[in-house]
Amino acid sequence: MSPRRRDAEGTAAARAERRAELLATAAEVFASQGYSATTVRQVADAAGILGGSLYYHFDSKEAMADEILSTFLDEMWASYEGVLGAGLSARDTLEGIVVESFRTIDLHRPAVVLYQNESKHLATSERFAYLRESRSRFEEMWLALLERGVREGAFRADLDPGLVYRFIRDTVWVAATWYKRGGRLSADDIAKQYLALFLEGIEAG
Amino acid sequence: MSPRRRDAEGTAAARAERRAELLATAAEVFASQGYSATTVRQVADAAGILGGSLYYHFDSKEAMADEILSTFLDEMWASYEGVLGAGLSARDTLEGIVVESFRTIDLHRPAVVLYQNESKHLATSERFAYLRESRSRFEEMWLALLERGVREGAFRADLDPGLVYRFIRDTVWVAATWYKRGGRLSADDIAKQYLALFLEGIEAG
Amino acid sequence: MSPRRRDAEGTAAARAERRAELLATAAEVFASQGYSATTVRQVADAAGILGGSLYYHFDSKEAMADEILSTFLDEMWASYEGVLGAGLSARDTLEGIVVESFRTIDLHRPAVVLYQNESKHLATSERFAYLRESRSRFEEMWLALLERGVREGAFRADLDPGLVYRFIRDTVWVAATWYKRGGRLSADDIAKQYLALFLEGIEAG
Amino acid sequence: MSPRRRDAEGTAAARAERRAELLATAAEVFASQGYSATTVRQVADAAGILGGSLYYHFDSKEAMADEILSTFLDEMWASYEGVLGAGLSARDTLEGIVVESFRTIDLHRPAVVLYQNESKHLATSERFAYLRESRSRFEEMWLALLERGVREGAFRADLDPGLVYRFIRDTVWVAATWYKRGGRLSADDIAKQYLALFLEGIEAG
DNA sequence: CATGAATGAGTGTTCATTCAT
DNA sequence: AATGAATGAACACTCATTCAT
Repeated sequence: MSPRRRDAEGTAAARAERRAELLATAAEVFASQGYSATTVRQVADAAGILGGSLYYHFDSKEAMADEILSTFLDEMWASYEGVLGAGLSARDTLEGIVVESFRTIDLHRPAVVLYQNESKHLATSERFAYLRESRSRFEEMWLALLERGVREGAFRADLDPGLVYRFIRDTVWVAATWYKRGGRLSADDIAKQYLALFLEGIEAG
Repeated sequence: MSPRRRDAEGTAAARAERRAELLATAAEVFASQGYSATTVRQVADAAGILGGSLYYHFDSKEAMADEILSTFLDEMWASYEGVLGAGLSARDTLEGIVVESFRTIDLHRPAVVLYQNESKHLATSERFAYLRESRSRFEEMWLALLERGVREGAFRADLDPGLVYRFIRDTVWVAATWYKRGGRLSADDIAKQYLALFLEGIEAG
Repeated sequence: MSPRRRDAEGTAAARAERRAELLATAAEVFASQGYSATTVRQVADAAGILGGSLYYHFDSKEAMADEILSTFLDEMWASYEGVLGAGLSARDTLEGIVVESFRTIDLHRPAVVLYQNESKHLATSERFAYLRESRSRFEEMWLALLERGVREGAFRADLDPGLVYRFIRDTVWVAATWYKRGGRLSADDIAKQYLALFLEGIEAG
Repeated sequence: MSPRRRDAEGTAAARAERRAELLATAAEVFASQGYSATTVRQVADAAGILGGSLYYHFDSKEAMADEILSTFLDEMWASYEGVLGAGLSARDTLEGIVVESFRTIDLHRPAVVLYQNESKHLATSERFAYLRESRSRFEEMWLALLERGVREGAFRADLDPGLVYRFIRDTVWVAATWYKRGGRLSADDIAKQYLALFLEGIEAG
């Protein structure tokens, strides 16, 4: 590898790294203050640069949200593929999806919060059409899984599938709001307890 | 009752009614677009008046959010008092609280969504100190209830109480995001199914 | 005089009285807060009515200022005529004008303050052309008086007449800013001391 | 001096200069139209930039007034210190103070006019507490000076000191209203004539 | 890469004014 | 005479964005 080539890669890599850094900062601020309530200057302040300087890296505030959300969704779906393609039972698939969801929260907490709070609003714009697609894909996945579980005799048949879907979806993702890395409970701990709740409920016996 | 008195009551009532109308409209818009992303003009448009005219009725945009949230919280706590003061078992109390929560969502859906999305942000302002108070009162109520349920042998002892609290809290209130009055499932229907989920889980028999 | 006629006069007089009351209130508020910084509502509050109600009596905020200023100027000039037409020496005329000026301040303090603070600004509007006229008439009167005094040997010839004019004009009218009826010094007391200052200065001996 | 250092000083100086330019423009507009009657846009127009751009340099319209007034008062007091600390007789001190006052008017005419017209109104705000302090310090200085002059036999004892103080204060500062740099009379010319008026009056011989 | 000054559209808010009652 | 709800233009101020340096 020639020095030239190393340099070129070095700058490209450095640039990508800087982008990632800035996006992480932006996601943090968006998550904690809300996307609309956050000014570009606040993001820049948190990154230690001036407001205008962000525009060297990104086209717009919206572009930052876009990159934050699409990155997180891509990784989430990739991790789901692994579970869905493993040929597991409905019950084990559910377990796998929930575990992966909490791992996603662990890795992308601010992005998940941003998604939770703003996706409904952002999805109306054409730029964020993939949010709508992801949402319906998500719904289809869950409904299919729940129905398969009922057919397999693993899940109760007396519950409304649409309701159960929303129940699980909301419970899992809202957890991103309060989850803190390095807290008393790890993401896997929470996943385990939530699974117990989903599957068995809180009632004794 | 003299005509004078009727007139006075009439105008006072009319004024209160107008305020309530405008607040309902504002809550709807705040809930659907987000508080920060909503302009005062959008609220006014939805109410069929001009932006500045809202300021005849309210001091500020913040004052509208304040009145929307405090009204909803007051009614919610009043309905909770009825359940908590009835001398019920932990299990029946939980049932009552969840049912009342969904009735609150039914009556104050936009306010609940506003609370869900913005309370964290708003609570930092001194004007909204009551949001912090309500939050901690809510947490204490639930933790006490869950612990009593464990002592009474009604609830499992192997779950983290803080986690179960957040689980139920989030699940119930996030439902306001998608709940629609007059839909396939009534608020009481949803409450019943959610209770089945909380108590027994989705696992078959 | 028939009862009808008395009624008509009664209402007309009552109306005029109410106008005068409201104008006095408005002048007070304009003087203390500044014309631009005063809202119509503040004037109405001070008068114990609602903002819109003022428009039954006056066409506009400007119309109030107009009436306040023109009334005061009319009375001021009427009082000056008395002095100027009395065939006095320049020295005695100066004395008379200064005394009348302080009497005007005593009777129309808020109007004088309003004039002092806003006439420059208002005079640009055609409606207030009379302010410009009054100003130049005032200047001519003073310059003529001072020149006559010099010719008569009553006043020093080594001072710039334009400067002396401004000196006296400013000193007298600015006094309206701090003058309080019923204070330690009456308007006539102040006039006397000011005349001593104008004529003899503060130097001993 | 390294180039870096020169650059840093250069930009800091350039920034300070731009601020000073903008403040001079703002003071001019405030003085000619009145602070309340002046819009931020008018100031910006006069400076050849857009309204919003002013906020890059200043926090608010009030902040501009603040900086204009405090700068002028600081310089005025500094110039007074020079006179007061020189160990002069009361008569010569008065002369020095009046001369310095007209020099201040010469250098800060718009600021003085702003002070004259708006300080009473602005001083009610806590931000402008220094206006109240300056006012009382001013009064104490003058009263002490006048009393000393009487004791030293330089000034007449038959005049009310409070009245003489207001007389001189008003006369001097109101001159800012009409003073024009480069006019027929210089600031020092006016000071000289005003001193003649204060000390000896207009009466012949 | 980043700065810093500026833009210009838009925001919450104010306020003189209108008008049906 | 006065109310009270509304108007609509204007205001101080914000902020995403641009661009010469």
